[in-house]
Order: sequence, then C-alpha cells, then structure tokens
Amino acid sequence: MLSTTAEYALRIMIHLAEANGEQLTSEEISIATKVPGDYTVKVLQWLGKEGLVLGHRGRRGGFRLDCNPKKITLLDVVNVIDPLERISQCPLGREAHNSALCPLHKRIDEVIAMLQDTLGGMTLTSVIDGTPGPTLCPPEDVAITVSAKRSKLPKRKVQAKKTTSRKKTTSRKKTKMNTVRTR
Amino acid sequence: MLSTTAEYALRIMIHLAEANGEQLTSEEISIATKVPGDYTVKVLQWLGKEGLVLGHRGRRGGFRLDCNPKKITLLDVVNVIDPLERISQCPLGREAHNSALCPLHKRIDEVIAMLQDTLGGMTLTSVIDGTPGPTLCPPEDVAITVSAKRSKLPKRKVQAKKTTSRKKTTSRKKTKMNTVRTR
DNA sequence: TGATTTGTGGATCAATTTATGCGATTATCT
DNA sequence: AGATAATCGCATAAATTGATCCACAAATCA
Repeated sequence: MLSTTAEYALRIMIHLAEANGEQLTSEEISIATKVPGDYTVKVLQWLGKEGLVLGHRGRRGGFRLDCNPKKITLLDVVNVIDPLERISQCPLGREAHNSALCPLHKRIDEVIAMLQDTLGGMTLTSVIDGTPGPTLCPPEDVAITVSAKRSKLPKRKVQAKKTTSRKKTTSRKKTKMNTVRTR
Repeated sequence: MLSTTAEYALRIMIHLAEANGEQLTSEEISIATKVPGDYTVKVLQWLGKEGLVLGHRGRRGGFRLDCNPKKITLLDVVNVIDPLERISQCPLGREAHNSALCPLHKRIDEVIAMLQDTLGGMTLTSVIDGTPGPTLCPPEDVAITVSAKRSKLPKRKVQAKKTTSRKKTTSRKKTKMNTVRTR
C-alpha cells in the first residue's frame, strides 16, 4: 500500500517525535527504525527539505524534529515521499472530463479522498499517544529508550559492496525525465 | 495509490463487463482502455489465471468475462495484480508482535482494512450502473464501441540503454522485500 | 590548530516494475 | 489440408525505485 520509502519516512518521523526534540544521529535512527544505513540519510534529507527535520553537522551533530508533532500528520509525511494525489483528470486522456470523471475513476478518486482524510487525521502525537509503550516495535538487539546516553555506536559493518547512485535526488517527485544511463 | 498495472486491470475488467459477456480481441481492449498493446495481453493473462476472464485462440478468438460482475469487486481485481495485504506482523522484525502490532503499524493496518472494505464493496456492476453513460472515458481518437477495426499498434522507439533482467515473473506477489544480497 | 565526527550532495549500482518482441501453438475459415 | 488470425509464453528491454559509496563541508573537541 505504502511504498517502502514512505514506510521508512513514517518510522523515522515517529521515532524522532518520540525522542521529544532531542537530536539523534542518522546511525542511531537507522538502527532503531531498521531503515538501511545510508538510505536513512537520504530519507532524512528529503524530510529536511520539506522542513520536517533539521540536520546538524559536526561532532555532536545529528537530526532532530523541526515541526510540531501535534500538527504534522501521517499524510504530511507520506506526501514528502510520494504525494498522494487526487485524480483531477481522466487517465484515459479525455481532457474534457476534468469536472466529470468517468465512473471508474470517480470511485477511485473517492477512495483516495478517504485515504487522505484518514491519514490526514492522524498526527504523529496521536499515534504515539494512542497506546502506552514505545510506538515502534523495538529492534531485537538494541535498547528502546532514546534517552540512553549516546553511547558508542556499533559500527555498521561495511561489507564491500558495489555502489549505486541515484539520479538527481533533489526532488522525489516523480521525475518525468528519462534518465539516460551513461555507462 | 494503485500501481499502474492495477489501474490497467480495472479498466480492462470494467470494459469487459460492459461488453456484457461478449468476446473482444486484446487489441480491441487495448485501444478502448488505452493500455499499452502487448501489455494488455499480459494483464489479461494474469486475470485469466485467476479465472476472471477467459481467452480463446484461433481465428475468432479473444477474451471475455468469466465471472459474475455482480459479485466481483474492485478489490478482487486489484488483488490479482498486487494483493493488498493486512499487516500481520511487525515490519521491524519483532516476531512476538503478531498479536500486538506497534501503534504505527496498527494505524497503517487500520487504513488498509478500510481500503479493503471500500474496494471490496464496489462490484463491477455497481460501478457501471452508478452513472449513466459509458463507464470509461472514451479515447479521443477512437470510437467508443469496441467494434472499431483493429489498427496497427505504434512501434516504440528503441533508445539504446542498459538492460536489467527480471526475476521470473510467474507470480506477481510481492517478493519479500529483504532480499539478502549475496554479492 | 588539527583530528575526528557527522551531515551534504552527487554519482553509481542493484532490484523491481512496466513494457515490448517474437516464435510456437491453437482454433477457425475456406 | 492449408492459410490465416489470434493467444500463449518466454525472453528481453526500458523505466522506476531502492540502496550504497565517496569526496567534501561543517562543527566540535583536545
């Protein structure tokens, strides 16, 4: 239902919200949320561009929440990654159908609207407060509480892999442009 | 929200349901639904494996609906393509959380449940009967009626790229996303 | 100051999804 | 039977998404 990346973003935001404004390194976040190491940084940067988190470099750097968790909803977070858009015009290309989608797409659009309403009604805080205890299932080998003094982060095991990079990740909006693979 | 392929499947099923059991060639279907030529066949075959449509070869071959449009829902169709599954266990890997998902995933799961209910409540017939007129927006340059004589499908422009090959597309079920990379 | 830590941002690789091509097979018509 | 029309099904290509690496910039601490 949600893309993998959107799931990651939600986990990260919930985790940061639970940290109560405290700053955490990307590695701490990665471990707690089980989002793959370097990819955590990418997601954090996307969230940062939208002003949801703030990164600080340097020795005691890290990321912290930069928004009001009482205001920000799951929909807001998902929208950073892959915007959930209403169907405004007929996917079959009939331009005159803007105000009168064909029945099938009208139904699908209704479903999307409902989804937006539902996700848009769930704030980070409400999710966290909804049930006692930690909001994310704790990873099996790591302490749950964020307050633990930032202790020696276990080095991520570097496992000699290939490197891949991405096209120009400034905006995650679906890039129309055809990436011509030069290689 | 829906994958491209799921959208295609819905268009095709609605179109066939409107044809009232009549048999249509894949090309006719492709034109009417604007699903890319050969891909139409692929989607039809997936639908066929689940018993929703039936294909006939030979000179007067084609595809027709092989289910009761009053019973089959949009959810059924979507499930053929990419199953909308409830979250049954914590994505963070905590195995003991089966019966008690962490709050975030409980919420997400609720959303999925709602989605299922909604899509599962919309039968093909109900969508078609919901509004008078054709259920799919008619393509701009082609007659709505399926009877249009089949015309040459446009060739795609080949543009020298890299090729990556695929896993073995027999089942479209999402393949467990944590693939341990052996490399 | 200089070493270390941590984020920034771009480049590249890998996996998945979407789309096409083509030969073989099957049914129908004459 | 033979020609033809259409699906079947596999192989491949292209596009998108997920993940990793690396050089560098900035902040901190000794």
